[in-house]
Amino acid sequence: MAAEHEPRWLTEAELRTWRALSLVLARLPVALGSQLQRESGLSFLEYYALAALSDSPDRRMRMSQLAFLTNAELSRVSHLVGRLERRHLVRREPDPTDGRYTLAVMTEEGYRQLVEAAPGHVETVRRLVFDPLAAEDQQALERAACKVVARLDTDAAGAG
Amino acid sequence: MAAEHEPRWLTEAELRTWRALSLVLARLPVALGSQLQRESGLSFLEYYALAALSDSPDRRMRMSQLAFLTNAELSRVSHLVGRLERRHLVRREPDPTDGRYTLAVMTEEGYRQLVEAAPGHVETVRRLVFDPLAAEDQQALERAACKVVARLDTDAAGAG
DNA sequence: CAAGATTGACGAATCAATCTTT
DNA sequence: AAAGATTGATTCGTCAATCTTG
Repeated sequence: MAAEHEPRWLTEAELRTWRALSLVLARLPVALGSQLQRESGLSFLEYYALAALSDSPDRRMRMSQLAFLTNAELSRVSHLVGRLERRHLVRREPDPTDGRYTLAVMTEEGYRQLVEAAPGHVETVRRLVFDPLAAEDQQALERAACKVVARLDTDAAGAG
Repeated sequence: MAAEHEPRWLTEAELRTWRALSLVLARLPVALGSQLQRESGLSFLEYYALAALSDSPDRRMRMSQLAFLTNAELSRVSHLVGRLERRHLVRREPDPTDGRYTLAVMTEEGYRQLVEAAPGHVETVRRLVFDPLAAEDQQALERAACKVVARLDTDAAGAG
């Protein structure tokens, strides 16, 4: 797999783009996580796990589907749900139709905390991402992000 | 600080953009880190710390400057350099001109490992980011990223 | 005492190994 | 045996407290 020939180094323009993107990758998740933690006591992933559950029928979902929707590994979600369970925001039930599955079920308290956290989080996303972007910036960003995600998908499939 | 009025929820288009961006934020750093770890035994941050040192005169730098250049907290860099020191990729020296500063100094072995890691990393950045982007996508991405970073800067300054 | 840096405790993510149900 | 899920060990990042130098 390792290329033995001289690699194609980045051009000046590519390096500029990469530096700017790296800054976003490093700092945007931290900024969003800080706001959530500070104002709602939730981590970024906890918020999106609760959000996924709240959008699901009966506010419940299989662990594996929750992992898929939050782009996290199943093991990570299992630890996460364990912590949320200790805080009574989620509880676990075996799937009655097939005992191999575990259902994560959002509690009333979990729903309440999500509803309380949502406005502040959305405001922060808007302030940090959408407010500084003109409409055409936003469109272009979406196109670029989708292309990168598509490549990540094919790459992951190829690596096995 | 918390807005009591109804928040401005995201529009359909904004939600699409945000989902695409979230995927990139979640998966691109993981993909880059995996490649580095697998092929070179370095984490993403370790790589960029070594890269920063290699670009500095005498391949040495104050801890605080290294933290600034890698967008990491000083405490994180201190732990990181401690680990790199145990692996003999970096060593620490007090700054002879002012004993309050500590200089992180790249070793020959550290430089060797960086040089060995660089081609694979650059290839991966190219494959995952630049290959799927047309020239105008790349330009637009850079513009958008810079605007978000600028907002992150002003936001951080405002929060204190 | 102020700035730079380190330390230790704690919380969270990853990986491999294991367990359970079908 | 295979798929879903859990567990435990390890590692890394964060936070608060501390140390050191000027």
